[in-house]
Amino acid sequence: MPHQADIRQVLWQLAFQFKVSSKRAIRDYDLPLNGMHVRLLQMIARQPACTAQHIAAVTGRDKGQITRVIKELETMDLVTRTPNPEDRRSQLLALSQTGQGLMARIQEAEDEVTKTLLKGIPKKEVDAFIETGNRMLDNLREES
Amino acid sequence: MPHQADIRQVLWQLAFQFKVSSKRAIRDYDLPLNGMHVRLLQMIARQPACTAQHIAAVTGRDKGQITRVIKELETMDLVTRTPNPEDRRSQLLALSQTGQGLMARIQEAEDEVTKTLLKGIPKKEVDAFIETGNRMLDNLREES
DNA sequence: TTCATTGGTTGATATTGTCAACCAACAGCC
DNA sequence: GGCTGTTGGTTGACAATATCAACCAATGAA
Repeated sequence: MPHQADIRQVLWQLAFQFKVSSKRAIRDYDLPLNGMHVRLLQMIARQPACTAQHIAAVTGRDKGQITRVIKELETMDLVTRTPNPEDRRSQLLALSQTGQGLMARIQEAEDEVTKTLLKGIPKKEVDAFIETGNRMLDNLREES
Repeated sequence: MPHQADIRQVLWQLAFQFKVSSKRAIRDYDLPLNGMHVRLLQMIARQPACTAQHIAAVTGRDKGQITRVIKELETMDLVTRTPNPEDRRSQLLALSQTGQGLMARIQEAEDEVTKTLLKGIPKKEVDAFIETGNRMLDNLREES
């Protein structure tokens, strides 16, 4: 596969290939989850007092979609919902016992992908990449 | 929105935000197309003797999906299929007259997004970003 | 000539994304 | 206290995208 000169191609391809790799990793670990499940679990694991609203804001996804995925995670007993003392409209999300165990294995799988992704690329270069990427994100978000 | 330190987050977000922006641009230009349509049109425009196989290989998408989108593009009279003299199984894809006209407008829309994306980022940095991105892609593809 | 491979098509189904209506709780305001 | 606009979340309907497998005809190599 030749190298792409076009920033668009690079972006599309990176996201796509990365998704494919992650998906495969998840499946290799025999986890009964799809991509969205994984992403939300990660966010919930990271954020202490996580609400659906927070997830929607950070990911930019539709809140309806968020609601549905969370519901699935709940019926799978991976996350728990407790009423938010600060605001009776919302609920705080957290990983259940099972969820935490699963999360550890997900991390493993994803770390492996990340390791593959970054193989042979000096840390300095990776940092620069992330920095530039963040600036692009700022540009895109500003516009809206 | 705070800057992400995690390469995964950056990748996801970039791809997502970029997609959102492109979609909006397409719609602002009143083009009756969805994302896949646009991507395939671009590929066909770029590749002189383009076949479905070629598109599937480059994008990594399922060939069934490719077939379907092409069929739609054909019924919209945007692309033409002519038998491939080299191989009677396959067909060469090309933009129709209408397709070419549309393509010009798509380019405009997408160029605008790219411009927004890269605003204020020195060319040198963009080049480095692309280069690093390509290396990551090589890493991911090698693995499979 | 066989036979495995390749380019493409089709069907079925899962996943992800989008849009809009809706409800209850909130927050500011008079 | 009552309004009113906003916010967190839910739901329905539907479009777009992805995945998997079976299948066919042409190809190419043995």
